[in-house]
Amino acid sequence: MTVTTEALREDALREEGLRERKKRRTRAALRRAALSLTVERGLDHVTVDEIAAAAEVSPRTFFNYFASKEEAVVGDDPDARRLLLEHLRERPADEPPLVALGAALATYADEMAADHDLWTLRRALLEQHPELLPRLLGASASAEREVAAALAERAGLPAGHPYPALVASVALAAARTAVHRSVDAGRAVSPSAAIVEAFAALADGLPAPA
Amino acid sequence: MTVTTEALREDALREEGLRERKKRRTRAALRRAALSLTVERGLDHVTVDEIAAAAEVSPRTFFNYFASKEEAVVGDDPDARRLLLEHLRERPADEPPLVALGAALATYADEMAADHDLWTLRRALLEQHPELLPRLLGASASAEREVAAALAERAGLPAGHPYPALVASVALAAARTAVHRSVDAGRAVSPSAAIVEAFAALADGLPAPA
DNA sequence: TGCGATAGTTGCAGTCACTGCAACTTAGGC
DNA sequence: GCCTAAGTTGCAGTGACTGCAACTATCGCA
Repeated sequence: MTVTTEALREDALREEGLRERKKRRTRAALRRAALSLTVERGLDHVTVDEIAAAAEVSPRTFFNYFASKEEAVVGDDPDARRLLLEHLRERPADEPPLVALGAALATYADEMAADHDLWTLRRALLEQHPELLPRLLGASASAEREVAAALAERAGLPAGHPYPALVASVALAAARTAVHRSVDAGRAVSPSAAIVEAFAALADGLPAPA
Repeated sequence: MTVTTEALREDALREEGLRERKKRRTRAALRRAALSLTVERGLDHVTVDEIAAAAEVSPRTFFNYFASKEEAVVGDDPDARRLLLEHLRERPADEPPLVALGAALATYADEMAADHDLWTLRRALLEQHPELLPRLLGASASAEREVAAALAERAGLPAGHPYPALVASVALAAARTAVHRSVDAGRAVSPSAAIVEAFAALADGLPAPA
């Protein structure tokens, strides 16, 4: 989550009307402007007016797209979340939950990294302003809940069962630190590789390393 | 994390000056006012002016104690964090990291629950306004980092090693959902019991439940 | 005990995030 | 081409938050 897919989706949705396309572009422009201005100056030294100006819409319009300034920079993208859930559903049904989720997250991470522009912007954001990391990769409660629900369905467990909730929160936390590690390591460790390693450790019960 | 210890500490620190004591009380009063007003009306329908009035200080003073309105309600308490780290350091050195951390968290949770006033307020907050839960129990990045550092020291690993970071983030996520579960379950499951169970599952590699 | 240094409180003025509303513009369907 | 619905914009208002400077209360020390 916390990653956009505007670019990825542009070509997949040609049959959409002009309206939809415009909205999508405006949203992407706002996000991009918010992101790059924040990289330059830090979140506190960028105003909504400036972001709106850079995206060539009125400040009022900004708030038609994002509920807050922060959301434009570090917010969740519902489309991206949907993508992750699809990956999860595509995994074979007999795979253990943790394995399926790890694989889905790794695939997802690779796809996100392929959206080059945004990926580099986000990367720069983390390098310049690491204090935003928790919010950027932060466990969105609703994402966790959706993943938990998907896991429960997969495993045929009742909706309120504590197990899928535990797996979802723990797994997303692991993915978060894996991405963090990958960013720290520069190009040495790909996000998906870091995720795979982290999930292997998880499945082993997090034994102390040699 | 995310829990105050003002009440617990009052008597432990008699030798503090008048200044310190006053500050501590003002801080507690502000927190308490913020919390109970928010329980009644929701975060958006409470103003800083009202919180300050309830705590009998000027609105300006509120911001000398908390950086934002939100922080007063769902913010982290550095004292509480220190408490958790102490518990962790008190665990025998030969215990595996996950076991030590789980035990420290369970003890800590019990202590927090013993601070009755605040505990019930927080509990009520979660019941009335569940949307605040992620922020209340949300992984504070700095807490995670501190726990990771403590684990690294315990295990004699270099500061940047990915393993302690992974364990810290995963374990805190597990503790978070455990507390969540306990709140959901009413009095049926104590927070520390939920934590113990969650950590057992973690140590087992999160196998699918029967 | 009194006094200077220091920490904490307050009011004030200002900036900016964010909201509801009503007028306007534009795309979509017929 | 025209009606309708969706989207944009400006405006006015509320309230979060900040820096500053004056004021007050505690503390440490002679």
